[in-house]
Amino acid sequence: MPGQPRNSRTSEESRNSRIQRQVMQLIIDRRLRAGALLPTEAELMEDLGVSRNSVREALKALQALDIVEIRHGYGTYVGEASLTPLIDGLTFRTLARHDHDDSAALAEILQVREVLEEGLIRRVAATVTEAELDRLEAVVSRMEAAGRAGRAFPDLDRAFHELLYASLGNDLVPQLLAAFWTVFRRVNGARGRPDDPSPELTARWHRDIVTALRTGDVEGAQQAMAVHFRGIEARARRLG
Amino acid sequence: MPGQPRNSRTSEESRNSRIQRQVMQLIIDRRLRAGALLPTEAELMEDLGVSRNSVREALKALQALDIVEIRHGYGTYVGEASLTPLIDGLTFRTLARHDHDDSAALAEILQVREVLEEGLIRRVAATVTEAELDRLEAVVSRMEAAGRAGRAFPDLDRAFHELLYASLGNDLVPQLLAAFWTVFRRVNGARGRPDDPSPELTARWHRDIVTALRTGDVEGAQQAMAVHFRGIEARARRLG
DNA sequence: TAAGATTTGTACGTATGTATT
DNA sequence: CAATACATACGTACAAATCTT
Repeated sequence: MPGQPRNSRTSEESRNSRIQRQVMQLIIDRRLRAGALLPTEAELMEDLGVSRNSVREALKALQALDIVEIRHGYGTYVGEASLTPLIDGLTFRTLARHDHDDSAALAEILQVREVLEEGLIRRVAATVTEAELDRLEAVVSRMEAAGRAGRAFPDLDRAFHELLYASLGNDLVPQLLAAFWTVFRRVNGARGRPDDPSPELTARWHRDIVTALRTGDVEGAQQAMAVHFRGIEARARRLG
Repeated sequence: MPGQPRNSRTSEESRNSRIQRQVMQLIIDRRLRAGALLPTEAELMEDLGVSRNSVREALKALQALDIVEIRHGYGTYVGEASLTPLIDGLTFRTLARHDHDDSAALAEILQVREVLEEGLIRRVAATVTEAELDRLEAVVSRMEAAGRAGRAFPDLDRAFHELLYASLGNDLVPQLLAAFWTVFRRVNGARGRPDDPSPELTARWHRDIVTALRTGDVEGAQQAMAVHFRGIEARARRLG
């Protein structure tokens, strides 16, 4: 039986991590933007003095972090450094929770979303423009149409929350919320749970949010957002 | 000059991604916990019918996501699926922002932390126990001692915020906050900025938070947290 | 202490698939 | 269509690290 893994090797960095760092540093030093072409594997081999395998393994690791993007037969590009790794990691660890069922993990994600959105909506209420409210209202109208037809509207839901926080000028916020939203949806999908049991109710929650924002009612907007999340939580508990 | 990258290949999944999925599925199916030993590379080669290089590249990608952990000469283990990839990705993309200076990116991260902590502290106020408050107070006392000596105390700061949200029973929250905290610190470190120009002031902010929690003052606790973040933002602006 | 077995790390060669010119 | 450039995949050999005996 193998013993506990040791925590040796604090002195020296592994070669693979070193190559990863060097490639990242290369991107930073050369001021390459997302989409820019990176040196070929052969050039990296030569520049870094390592074999093709080592280069490829490092690039694969960076690809998993969305720091580079590899295109077969074309080349390696600087990636978007999106939150894709967060989505993959959270999805995996939720699905791999064997000790408890996954509803606890989903509740954790939902609580983070809830705190974020209830806090952010107050700031949105102060900065949102009429034009943005019009766009939000258009999305809600489409939600209501889908709801009357009994159809779920995950894409509209996602678009609403993304549009809602666009006025903050904080690019991280919509990406982070979208990541949590995607994990929530993927896990539920993998578990074969239904998408949205009551689309009309969901549409009304969003309508109430826009209405409160339109009248400049900060408290009301936060309250409407809270109601929205209470509803999602109630559904999750029912399915749990 | 190469044109825009195409978005072909939606039909078939790349071999490497397939192997990654298969390894993740293997962990889920066999109900392996973090720390459990995975099949050796040779076994995976055989089971999945691919070469060693392909197995290794897939494992390297999963290692970057902290889904597996590879130990030279020992074996491959199931990883913690921590938020390390988020830290790496956010740090990289902040340092790689060439269009704007990084202060804008740091302000975005700070805003997320701020909204989260100001919302969460209200829930903490309702659930925190006397024993937890005692531990928090002990940390603050050490902060004040360090502050009087003019020393910065990043570890105590981190421990405080981690301890603060332990009572929520939401494991994701402290991990997420720690991730943002680490990115913030790493980027500032890479830019050669000072750690904490006024430790005594920082200690006082934390003292005020505990004091408000002790008296059960929800509004006061949120207010104290807000003051804390206003202070951090003011410092960041001064350095910007 | 030392030798051997197991496992991962690195390197090289070759063939194939894919996109550009 | 042909030629070129590049990434992808496989196989093999050996080095390095770790555990067992």
